[in-house]
Amino acid sequence: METVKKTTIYDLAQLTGASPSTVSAALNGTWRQRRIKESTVRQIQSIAAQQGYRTNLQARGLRQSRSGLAGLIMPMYDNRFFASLAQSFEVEARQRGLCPITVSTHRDPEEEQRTVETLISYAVDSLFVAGATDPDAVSRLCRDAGLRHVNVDLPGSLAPSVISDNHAGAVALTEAMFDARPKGEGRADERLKGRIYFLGGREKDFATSERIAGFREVVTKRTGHCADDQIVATGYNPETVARQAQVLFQNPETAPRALLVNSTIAFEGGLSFLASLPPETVESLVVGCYDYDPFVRYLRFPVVMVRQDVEGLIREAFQLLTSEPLPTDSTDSAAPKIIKVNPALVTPA
Amino acid sequence: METVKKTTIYDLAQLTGASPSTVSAALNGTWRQRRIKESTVRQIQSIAAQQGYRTNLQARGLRQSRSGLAGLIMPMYDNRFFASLAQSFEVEARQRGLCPITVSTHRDPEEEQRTVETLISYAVDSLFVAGATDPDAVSRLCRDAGLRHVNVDLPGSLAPSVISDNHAGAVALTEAMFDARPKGEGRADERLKGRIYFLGGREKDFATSERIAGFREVVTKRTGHCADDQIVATGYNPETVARQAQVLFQNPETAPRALLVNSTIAFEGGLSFLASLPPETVESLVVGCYDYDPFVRYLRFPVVMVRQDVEGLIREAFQLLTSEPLPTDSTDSAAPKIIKVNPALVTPA
DNA sequence: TTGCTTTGCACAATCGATAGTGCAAGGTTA
DNA sequence: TAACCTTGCACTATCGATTGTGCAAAGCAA
Repeated sequence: METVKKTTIYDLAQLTGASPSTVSAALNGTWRQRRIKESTVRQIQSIAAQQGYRTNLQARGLRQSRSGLAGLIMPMYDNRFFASLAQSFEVEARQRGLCPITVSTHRDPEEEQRTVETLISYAVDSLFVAGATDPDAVSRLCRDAGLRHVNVDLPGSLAPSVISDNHAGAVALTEAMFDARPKGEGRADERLKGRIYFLGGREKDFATSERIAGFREVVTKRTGHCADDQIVATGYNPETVARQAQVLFQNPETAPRALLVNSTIAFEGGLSFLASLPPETVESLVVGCYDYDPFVRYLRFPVVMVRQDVEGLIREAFQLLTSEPLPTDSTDSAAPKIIKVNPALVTPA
Repeated sequence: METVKKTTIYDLAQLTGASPSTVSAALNGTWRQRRIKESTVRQIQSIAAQQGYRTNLQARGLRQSRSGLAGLIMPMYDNRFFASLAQSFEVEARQRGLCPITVSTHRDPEEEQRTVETLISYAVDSLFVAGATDPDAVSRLCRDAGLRHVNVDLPGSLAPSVISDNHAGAVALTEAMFDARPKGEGRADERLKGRIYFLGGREKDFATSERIAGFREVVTKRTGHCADDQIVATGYNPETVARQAQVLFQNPETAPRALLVNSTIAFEGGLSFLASLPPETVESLVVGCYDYDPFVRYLRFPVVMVRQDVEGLIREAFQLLTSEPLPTDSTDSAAPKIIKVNPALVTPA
């Protein structure tokens, strides 16, 4: 009673007097190679249109064991980076005639596995794995199913990956922070010696560790040394970060003169603390943020930001997907490709 | 050569010596009503697990003409409101045992139609239509396919809708702006007479028009009058909004003392202009934003914001979906339900 | 032991599309 | 006119699961 009967090729066959296979060919574009008369085709198409016929894609998918779907899994939506990623993914997928579907997994490993299995069961034709908790576990599932996939943002060892060049980004950001001269201050190298900090993230995160390495390099080059306690990377939680910032500023001897905050989420925390500082302290502070948010441009102090090249990531990912062969499940010793995409520096106006 | 053969119930039937139908029942949970011995079931399940069997959901979907998918279409991802919406949608869908898939349509009516048709062809079981350009067109497609759906955020006349109470939100926001007293200023009602403006959005937008109505009501109540030129709603484009803000501030006689900016996107524009004003002007200005962004809390001036209750919207939407009957395609004169969810006011710390 | 019920499962149709194959009618060539 | 080719389509198996139905064997009551 609730099912509305949908027209099928069999209905159309009845209506047009042709056979189902002819109708099918007329509608899916294979009619030329099947030598169906063009006038027949047009007649079928017109009746199909008039009946509001829609191909049942589950049936087609079942027969062809392809679905025309391209899947993207990511940890979450409400984060500018991932949101933009999804956005770009859609555009590119559509351009390739695929139907993009996006699913988020809440950084939950089990959810991740289940989601991938579900997508596989729906026979998605390709899968983009962004920021998975365990990319290689996902790869194994995909490999068993013969599913082409790419890691994005976070590399894996079993499938090709496209990632941001975190090291280069951190180097550029740190350099820019050294070169920023707030309120007529003099040479930064001396001023920032021991007073520039990296705040937020987790050292064991792949991305964070690369960023820290870049930061260290520049700091060492510029000030001769980078102490371990100039790196404060124990998570992204805004409250924790705020507390840590507070601790850093407690000792006037070592109070930060420059602060590189890793990710906008951590930045929110840093910000809530900075807002409590006297304006003059903040004004002489150099602030950097590894991530981008448009509103950050309008804070009461300038912030240098790094914006990941999301479109670049996705484009390269599609590229890899079509160019790289499926990994043979036998001994393929060659490590899969990793492509690095440069992020962009966004300096205050 | 690239297709990895996947195990099917027929393979399992061979391996276990049972028939495909028995295998099917053992694996999909219907074995009790099909009176299959529990020991048989367990044997089948264990072999299935060991073979890494996965149900082919396209086949199941074809047979049952259901897919287990819940679809959400929205204009875009990279907007805090929609991103949160997607996030909440996923959580709720998962809780109901559905696989959530999200697709964005770029505010393109044709893309919208195509996307809906595609989702229908994949036999999604329910569809959430958020901020469609033409909700009723979508509804017609769904109705023809017998597909349950709800409008979210933007109501339609052919399907039940869940929307934010824009009127109430605007009233609350405007009241809060009147009650804010920047820098020891006196009674706001007099001070803001003719000097409070609504900026951004399009009057013909359903949401914007409701917000404007709420704004007008409060302004009229408080200042006795609300002139038409206190409403500047000709779009969301940040550049346009910036230019309009500039025009408003040109005449010192009528320069805004309070500015309600509609949507964070427009707010970006307003902000880029406000940043160019002398600090004292901005400091005596009361600013409101109909939308929420965490970074806005940390600008150089306080901003009252309205945050939509995204989880509430989604919860109510699922509720409606399961409680409301499918519209009968015959004359169902009764207008479909519209549920309003109250947004929350976020006042500066 | 007969007759009836229950248990446990196999058989076969079905969902809607695709694709390999066969074949009659009409044309062409020798 | 015989042999052959082309055109235009119909027939039928198939993808992998679900589900209505049938039926033998086992269990049980009389």
